[in-house]
Amino acid sequence: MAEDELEIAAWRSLLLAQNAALRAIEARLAAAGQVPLTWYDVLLELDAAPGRRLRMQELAARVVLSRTRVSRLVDELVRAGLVCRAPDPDDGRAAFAVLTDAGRDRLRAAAPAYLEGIREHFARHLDPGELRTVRDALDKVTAAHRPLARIQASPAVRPGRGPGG
Amino acid sequence: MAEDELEIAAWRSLLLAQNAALRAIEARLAAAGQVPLTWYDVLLELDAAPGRRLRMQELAARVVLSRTRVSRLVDELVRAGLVCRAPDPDDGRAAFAVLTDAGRDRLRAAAPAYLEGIREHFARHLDPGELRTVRDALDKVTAAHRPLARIQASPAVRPGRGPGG
DNA sequence: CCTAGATACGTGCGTCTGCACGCACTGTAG
DNA sequence: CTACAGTGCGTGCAGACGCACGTATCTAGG
Repeated sequence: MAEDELEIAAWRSLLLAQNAALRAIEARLAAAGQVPLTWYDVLLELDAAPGRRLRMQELAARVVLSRTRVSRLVDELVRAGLVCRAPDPDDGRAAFAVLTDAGRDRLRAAAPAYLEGIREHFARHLDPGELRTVRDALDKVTAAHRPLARIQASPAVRPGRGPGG
Repeated sequence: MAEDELEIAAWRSLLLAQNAALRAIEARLAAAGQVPLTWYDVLLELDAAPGRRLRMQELAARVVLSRTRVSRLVDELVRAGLVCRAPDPDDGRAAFAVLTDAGRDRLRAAAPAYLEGIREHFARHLDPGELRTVRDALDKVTAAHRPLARIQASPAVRPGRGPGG
């Protein structure tokens, strides 16, 4: 196989595999009566953050969504009682999304189905060596698109358009 | 790193890398004044098909979109003169999407930007060994979600539900 | 103090996407 | 020929998504 074709084949495999696995995992969460994947991602990031809270911009940088979308997502989570909004005492412009106890419960409840989904529909088909190579290789790809590596203190990560359009 | 964490890390790397690379490639096509990625995929599959034509269902099975979406996408391509619809003489229900000469021209015009995009934003960061591992590993994942594998020459391909579900 | 530019949000609007549904056609049974 | 289940499409509608824009706040400079 020519070099060109290998590159294209790998890219295409990436698209197809993510698409297939993502749908399957989403379906598994739904079947288990758990929160949708987007909610899970948001709850997960909030749970991992110090104080179980994150500013909108930081939250958007961590999940694979635009800041706009995150704003609306948080609205839904607030309505569901899983998250609450809180002002930043140090910056009147900023708004925190804070994980509630109910939100943490929902997160913990969804975790098993989520992890099983990843294993069942993705990781199960790869051996540890492949997992490691996939992770390392794709991390290099991602790193190349995030010149400002450390999200930690970096102010500027602009998600741009999503794959969802 | 625990086994669990490695699996999750690989999955997350997949999501992030595809997201980043996809946006960048799409942007490159747009910057070059070429067709959007969805159009490109459709044109590419049609060009590769015998007679440069494909039934809606088969087209939807090849691109990563639902049959519904493909139907509307073909509408747009017809309006742009890149594709035309044709009835199947053997089956009154079926409809072919046929690549026009203009469509082939647009495809060829977009190809360089597309290939450079894949290389620049994805393949460039991986060595041949990694590319091969990524391709093979992810193909296994995809295959597991497509019980009726061979689209190639099998006349009785039952794509079942489209990837869009 | 006031003014100008940058930053962090939220919202109106349009696009992308797919499900549920209905229509047209096929083919099999009676 | 008629009746009925199965298949291939296209469309109404609703959800997901992000850009462009407006608002409130912060910061720098006069």
